[in-house]
Amino acid sequence: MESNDNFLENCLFFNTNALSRYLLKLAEKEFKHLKISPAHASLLLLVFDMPGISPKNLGLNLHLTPSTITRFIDSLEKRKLVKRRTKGKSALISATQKGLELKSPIAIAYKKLYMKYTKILGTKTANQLSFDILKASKELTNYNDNNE
Amino acid sequence: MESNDNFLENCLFFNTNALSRYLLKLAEKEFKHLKISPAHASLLLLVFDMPGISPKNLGLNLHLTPSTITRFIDSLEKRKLVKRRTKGKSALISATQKGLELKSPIAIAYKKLYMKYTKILGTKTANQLSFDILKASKELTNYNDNNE
DNA sequence: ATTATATACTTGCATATGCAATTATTATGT
DNA sequence: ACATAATAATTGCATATGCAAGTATATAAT
Repeated sequence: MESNDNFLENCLFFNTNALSRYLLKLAEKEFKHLKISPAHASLLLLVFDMPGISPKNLGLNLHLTPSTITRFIDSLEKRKLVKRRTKGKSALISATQKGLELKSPIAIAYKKLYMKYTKILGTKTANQLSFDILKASKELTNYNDNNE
Repeated sequence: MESNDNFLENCLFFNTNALSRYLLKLAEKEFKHLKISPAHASLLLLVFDMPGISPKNLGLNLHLTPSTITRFIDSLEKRKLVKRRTKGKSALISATQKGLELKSPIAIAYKKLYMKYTKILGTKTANQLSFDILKASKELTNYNDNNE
């Protein structure tokens, strides 16, 4: 039974949310064998790229709040995948040896995730959509930063 | 400090997630004065539209799992906004009088939310993006239904 | 009619994430 | 130099949501 309700289907918020949850499930499957969540994996990617990066900076890149970042790091540190050094009020995060071993598997998992949805949506469509969403996201964020 | 990491920024999953969280916050602000979350509000909209709708059907429309729907209804029922009737193994959900009083305020809040992001993104862009996201979401979901 | 299977809903538990308050450190104004 | 303000990280608490297992009812197969 289909609803005749096209109100929700016109809502960017609603549609984005639904897509986001779908892709999350897809991503979780792809990362499951690494025993790591996609979100933690993305933090690790940044740490690989920029050893010594601060939690604040991680949050900015991942669009996550400081408290969430703290917990991500707690969790990854407990699993000996990253380590903290404190320098004054800041912290410096870098990967451990064990963490570094995940570098390539994570890249592969992301690639496979990419393949999965591009196979369904088509490469061009998927790339365009990703780009458009990024653009919107940036515009909204910038507007916010400048107006409140 | 900007990261030179364009890997994440190319990831549809990552970008969608970020946009989704941004819009969620925006939506929460718009619904806060009604003391209701955007997700609960969307369930109510469906119930207004289709009194007696089943939880299963609500889940299909909202792209949420049965357990989540159960809890939404629990919560709204506790606040006397909806009521359950059970008929065999099914449940029939409808709005109470008190719930119906929210019909118009919720519609207004959605409208204001729409205005907020269209003001930033432009009406045309926002509508197009919403449409594209819905389309992708449907394609992915359909593919899933047919292939596993 | 009885058993087996499928369906609808619910519940227990786990994870993700944010906000507001707190703590620790650094920067600024006088 | 000291008090005040700003910044970075953390912690307590709350909400959202899913998965897997459980319960109740309906349907199908013998």
